[in-house]
Amino acid sequence: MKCPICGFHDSKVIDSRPANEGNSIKRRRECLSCQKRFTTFEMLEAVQIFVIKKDGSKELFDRNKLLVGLLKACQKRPVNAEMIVNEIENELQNSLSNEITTKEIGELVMEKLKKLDEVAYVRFASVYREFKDLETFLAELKRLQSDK
Amino acid sequence: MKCPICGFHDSKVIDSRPANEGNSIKRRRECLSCQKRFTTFEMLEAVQIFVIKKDGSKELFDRNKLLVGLLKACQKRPVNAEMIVNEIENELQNSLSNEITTKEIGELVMEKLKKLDEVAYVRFASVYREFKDLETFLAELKRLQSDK
DNA sequence: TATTTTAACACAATTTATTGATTTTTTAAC
DNA sequence: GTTAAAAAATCAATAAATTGTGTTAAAATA
Repeated sequence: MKCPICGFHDSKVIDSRPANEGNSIKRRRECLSCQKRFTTFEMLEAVQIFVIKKDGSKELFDRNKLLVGLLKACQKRPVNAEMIVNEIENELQNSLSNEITTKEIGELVMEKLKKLDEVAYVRFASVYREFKDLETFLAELKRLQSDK
Repeated sequence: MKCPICGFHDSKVIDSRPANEGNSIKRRRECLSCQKRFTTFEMLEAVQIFVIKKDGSKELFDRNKLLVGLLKACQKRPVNAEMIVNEIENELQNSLSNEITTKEIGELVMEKLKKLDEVAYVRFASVYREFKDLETFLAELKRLQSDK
């Protein structure tokens, strides 16, 4: 594998460990020319997932976009946004279809958030469900309470 | 490496080839339990790059977002948008800083597009530089002509 | 700042991956 | 539907990666 520092065409593995619960392999490599070291990950081939937006337009699924949204909802909350995104990405990769609507993604996130942290859940829901007014917002909060 | 189909904890490599001009390695694997096959990629550890927007806010760099913009500019043009995005992503990964402004990204893209295809260049520039009026647009076109 | 967690480094014994050449199948384009 | 191009499969000879154990250094956390 090519060296990212000097561009030499070959490098050797000096260490290799399973990562992400065995879903990928982390390798430490050394350039055969400049001896510089770098890290690589071997992971499942990524399937391109298309997200269908409300207006019907298609976009490539973007884990970063989702992550940024989640990070906002999880600010100062004991929730690992990265982990949730990983889970969702995995689910998408493993699903039969390569398409999903923004609505469905939102539901997936909320399902997970609800179990982990109610505050983050409500924050996220308020954006994703586009609560039009205070009533719907309160209704959701009440629903949460009665669920308990 | 774990099988994505049955979840068994180990698999073996049955084929392995360089990909992306040597920047990654593509492997064909077979599950030791269910014998199903799947493809993996070994690639450089991705560094999170932050993009600083005009209003000062930070976002994670998103190659897909850039790709979508470029694809529009390159419609029906003999330019490989994917390749440009790859180049830029590589440059970002290799740069010392892990931050870049949207303006700088735009400049990078334009620099590359200019060399490859003028039509795509102008299309992209018109969006990225936010030409306020026809004059600036024409000025840019003239500058292009005189450059030749 | 003390402590804990995580990542990097080293090394040796074992096992598995790599690479070139060629064929076949699948997918995409016309 | 035919064809061209890309991806997958196969095989054999060679060389390289993996994995356990242990140490050290650097970040993250309390």
